[in-house]
Amino acid sequence: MSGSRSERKAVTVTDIARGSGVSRATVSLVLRGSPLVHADTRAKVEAELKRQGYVYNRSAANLRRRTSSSVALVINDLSNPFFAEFAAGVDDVVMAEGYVTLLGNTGESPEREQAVLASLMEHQPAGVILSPAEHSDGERLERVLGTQAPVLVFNRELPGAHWDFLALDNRRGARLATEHLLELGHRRIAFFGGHADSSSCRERRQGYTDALAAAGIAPSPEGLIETAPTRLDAATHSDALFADAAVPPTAAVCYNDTVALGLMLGLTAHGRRPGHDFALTGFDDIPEAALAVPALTTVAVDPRERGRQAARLLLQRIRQREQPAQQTVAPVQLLVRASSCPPPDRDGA
Amino acid sequence: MSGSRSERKAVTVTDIARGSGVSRATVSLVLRGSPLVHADTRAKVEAELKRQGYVYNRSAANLRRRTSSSVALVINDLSNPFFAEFAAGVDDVVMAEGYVTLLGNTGESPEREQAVLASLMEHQPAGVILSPAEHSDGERLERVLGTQAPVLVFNRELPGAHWDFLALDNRRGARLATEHLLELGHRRIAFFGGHADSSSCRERRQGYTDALAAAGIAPSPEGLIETAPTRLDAATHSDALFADAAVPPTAAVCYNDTVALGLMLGLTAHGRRPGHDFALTGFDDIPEAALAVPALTTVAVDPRERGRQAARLLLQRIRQREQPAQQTVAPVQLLVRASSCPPPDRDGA
DNA sequence: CTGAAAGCGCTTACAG
DNA sequence: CTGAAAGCGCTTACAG
Repeated sequence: MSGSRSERKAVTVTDIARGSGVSRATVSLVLRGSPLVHADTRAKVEAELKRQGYVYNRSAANLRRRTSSSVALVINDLSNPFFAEFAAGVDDVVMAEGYVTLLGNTGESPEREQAVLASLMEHQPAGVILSPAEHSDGERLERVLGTQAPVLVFNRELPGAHWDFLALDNRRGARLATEHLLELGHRRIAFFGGHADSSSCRERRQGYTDALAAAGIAPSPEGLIETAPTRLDAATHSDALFADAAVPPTAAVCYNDTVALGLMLGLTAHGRRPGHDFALTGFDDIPEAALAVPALTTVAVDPRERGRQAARLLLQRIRQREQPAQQTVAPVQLLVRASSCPPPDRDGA
Repeated sequence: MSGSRSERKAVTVTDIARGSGVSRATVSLVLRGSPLVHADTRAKVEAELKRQGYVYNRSAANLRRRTSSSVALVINDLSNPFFAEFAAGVDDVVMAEGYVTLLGNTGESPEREQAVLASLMEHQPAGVILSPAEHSDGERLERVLGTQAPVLVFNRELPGAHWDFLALDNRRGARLATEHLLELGHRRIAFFGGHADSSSCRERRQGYTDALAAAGIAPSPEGLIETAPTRLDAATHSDALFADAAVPPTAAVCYNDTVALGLMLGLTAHGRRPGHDFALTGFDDIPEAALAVPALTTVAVDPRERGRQAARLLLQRIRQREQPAQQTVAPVQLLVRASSCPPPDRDGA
């Protein structure tokens, strides 16, 4: 449990009322900037406020008014720069709108997620932004989240949940990347990395398949290579691309930037030069993408702006309830850089 | 401002009392796990709690008990992985101890810092963990922070402040790195990167100078090269190391990993091979350090563990006030990897 | 072991 | 324009 007692008693509206010779009600009106109070009275009270170093107790006000001035933000992995940026974006607008962010990090554990949410809900947030852990249980989430506060889910769809959802346009992003490689002349293009059981991976693979199909190319099963979404695992699996020596791919659409950077390392270690002998694209536009050598062609999703967008959507929902839940798709943008080169010989065969 | 009204009225202890035929006091005792209530009564009440989907209103309890169950965490740059890890560590133990984290990100702006703290303090945190923005004004911080909640400052010392302070052992870390290069046989070692007006840079330079002095080497002014603490700026300034062609250094202690990775890029672009022709070390052990080619020798500071440590120190201070403020120095550890090679020829001259 | 009453710091009709 | 009174959801002596 928790609970810490503070010793020096805080100064309250009662102290200010006494000190400036008015009633507590008048002090309250001054605090809330009401036009009802006389300028002289206001000045007197404000001087006393400053003199005693008054600090507003917003929790007490929230209790009385039956309002809330906090937003709960529950993140699956704060140590991932993508989600850290997202959190920064959320905090930006939450703070700007006069709310405060209650943070919870779940570290991809559904159990921690449950515990964190239970704890946060006791603080009566006005709304919840949830970037779910992998394998979250939608049923249990509904139970712990209740119906008091509106919820916005980010990034990972929750099966069966009826909350607002902000999604990245994974399918479109992967399609753009694949089309770009096709335009450069590539014909044998792999999809590299990620776990097929993650919805974002499935969606990106779908976009990749869409683009190939539109170009009249049948994707080969060997062209789909699974890895953990980490640099190390991607580096380790890079040779899987060339397992079938007869028709090796000349390019790869990678699940994300981390995987793409790992693949670059793996290629280099095997004497291949990414951006010269082999073309590849990433997804996310993490800061390192632009600084890699060669710089990584990727799909930008602007996580900080996604955070701002999520917070705006939630605050809007807080203000007007009872709308049907919405699915919002965030824009993506292809950034062409040096890692996506043309194929070695023009026919790519 | 803020404030959002919730429509469906929440279920309260009164509802539970009515529903289970006991008084509100008894419900409260059940909620707080008191041994005073009879097992049958407890069971009856708990069933009703579950039936009505009661959620505890901790704000109301805190108001009545004059306690707090939140900790304010104010971070200078959440998009920096180092601080994101730190935040994750703080949240870990804060949550485990039954508190909740109130997050504020200042983006290195002292003005935002001031506003963020003012807003957070209105929510009556039990304590504050502050990683100050550059050029924070200690006086103004004292005013907005007040004396109600204990404060722990992380990473950047605040001139004149009398709060607890958790510091990285910058001086020792840089000394270890420099000694390591000396042992490899280097004699002309530069200190590369960082701004001399930042206290962490000054401390690291001091450790570097200490080690050189102990080896009987006078550091040359040309061996101190300033850059912004970014990869790009470091890459751009890499040729400054070789400006004095007569006695170029054979190694560099870098301000941090980001700068070291930038320097590697710059060296490579100029035909030098880090880890073969030139030795270098970083500071921080960010995730990329181990994955760089060559892997980067660096000083590990374990930001997540620092976050846990900061939270533990603060909670301890919350429990017992009126101790004199303490300065705690976090351990550092040298991790030797491939980037620190011996000098090209053994005398290094 | 249980209940009636007071109170945490604030706000809000309601009188004046 | 200002004040007295009630109440937000909880807890805590104090009786019984």
